[in-house]
Amino acid sequence: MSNLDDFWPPSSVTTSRRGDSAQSEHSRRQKALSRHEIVQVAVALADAGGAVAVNMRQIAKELDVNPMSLYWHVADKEQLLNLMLDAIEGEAEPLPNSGDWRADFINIARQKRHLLLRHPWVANFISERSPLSPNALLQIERSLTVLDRFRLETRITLQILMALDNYVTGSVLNELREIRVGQSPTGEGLTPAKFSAAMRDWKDRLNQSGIFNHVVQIFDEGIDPDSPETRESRFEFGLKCVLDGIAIQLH
Amino acid sequence: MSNLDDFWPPSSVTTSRRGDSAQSEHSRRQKALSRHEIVQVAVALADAGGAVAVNMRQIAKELDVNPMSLYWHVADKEQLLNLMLDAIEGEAEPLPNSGDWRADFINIARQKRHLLLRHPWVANFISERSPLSPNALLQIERSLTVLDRFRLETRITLQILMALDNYVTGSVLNELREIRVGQSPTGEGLTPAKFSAAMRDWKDRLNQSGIFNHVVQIFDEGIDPDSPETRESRFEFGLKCVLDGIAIQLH
DNA sequence: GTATAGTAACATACTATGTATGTGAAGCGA
DNA sequence: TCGCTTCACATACATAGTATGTTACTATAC
Repeated sequence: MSNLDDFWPPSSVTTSRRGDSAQSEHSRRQKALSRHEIVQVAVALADAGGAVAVNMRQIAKELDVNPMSLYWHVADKEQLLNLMLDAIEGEAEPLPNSGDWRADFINIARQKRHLLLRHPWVANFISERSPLSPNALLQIERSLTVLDRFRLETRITLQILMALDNYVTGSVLNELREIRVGQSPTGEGLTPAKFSAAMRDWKDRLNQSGIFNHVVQIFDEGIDPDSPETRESRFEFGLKCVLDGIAIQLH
Repeated sequence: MSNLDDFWPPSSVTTSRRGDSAQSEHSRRQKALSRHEIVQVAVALADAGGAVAVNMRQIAKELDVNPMSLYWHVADKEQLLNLMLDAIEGEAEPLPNSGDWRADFINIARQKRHLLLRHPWVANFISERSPLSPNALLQIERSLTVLDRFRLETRITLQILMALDNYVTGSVLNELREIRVGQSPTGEGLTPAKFSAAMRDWKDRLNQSGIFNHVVQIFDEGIDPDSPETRESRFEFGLKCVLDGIAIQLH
């Protein structure tokens, strides 16, 4: 799962200085690897190739290092994944609080959405990893301050924050799924033409069953739920609902 | 990803009749395996041991069959996972529509929550699998009928449905994470005593940093966000918010 | 019956992955 | 120089998924 100590720096901090200075070519290794460097490469790989691209051999190759060398800086893959998640949480800029809770929440929500869309692989990991990394706590702290002036019970504050956060997480997960399914190679390369043919076929089957009237109607209206504009407006719509509901709680 | 044909029955449907009748003991195999049987075992394994427990060798052992025999009934693991997801979607009972949209949505939301809590491994898979399996479509159909009498634009109807569904998904994912992290072996066995010690340690570190005032306060209040009652009431709170927001959209 | 074709299970083996384990070299303080 | 620490390397194992080829039942045709 995740150990709270995962996020402490390794025993010795090495100043990284590899790659540039040519040295005795095959004797040993160039110079010092560093945990930070490893995490960066891992995140880059994940961004480019998804969760499956994150494997020790690939990371090592990227750094021109023996796979097992990574294990000096990182306990195991679990810890590396935790560090990756913390690293991207740190990307969020610290937008100041405006005093307008609704505007602040909207900013926080959009920022989180973009973060997740930028790093789709996160979806594969969040479900089993502790959300208590340093940078994640920083985000929580930030959200907590938004509701400061309402002086609510802590329990209520948390419920509100999590209602919002849960909506955002669920929405983006859904979006990511749509994006992936949309561009999916589906086993063997599936051209757009083939895809819509498959869709038509699928629809026909539903039609015949007779119990999918509403679903078939949606197919018929030709709504494309996967275009970026559609996805964004859907996100904003749901966000509005959640915030309206929260507003009621705040009187 | 997922092929629409994944959900069609295999070429030949065998009437399963294995296990009971003793037969020539090691000659060949007892009798017919079936896709349905495989999916059932896979789901059972996943329920018991999580996503990692779902592997072809384990499933085969459970069925007392050679691992490769499974591939006669199932194209690959991808397809098996799709079938598993569809199978559990089929568990939902078809609660009739009451005419009260809010009550119906609450039922749908709670039912989905319980479904996901019962099959926590789903969280590992939803993010990259098509939501268009037969039983999933049945659920969508069911939700669509709830809003029938409002005669909304299809686009709006979908936005409402997805706002709700996204909240539910995000909430349960979060719950599942809490549950897992709570009972996590955390590498080596972590006793409750050890855990709270680690928590205290963690809190102290935050305290010293000075920038986590709100978070520290929560720790100090000793709120346990992981007890089942807390989780349930949190879910209901957020659900209320979302529904209140939707109510505004429906006038 | 016997031949033939389809159906279903088996056995072997290849590949990718995480990582345990042991070795060895560079740097540095004594 | 000695020896400790730091870090990289090489070998090797276990566990995945699954490609490939084979073998045995079974039902039909002759």
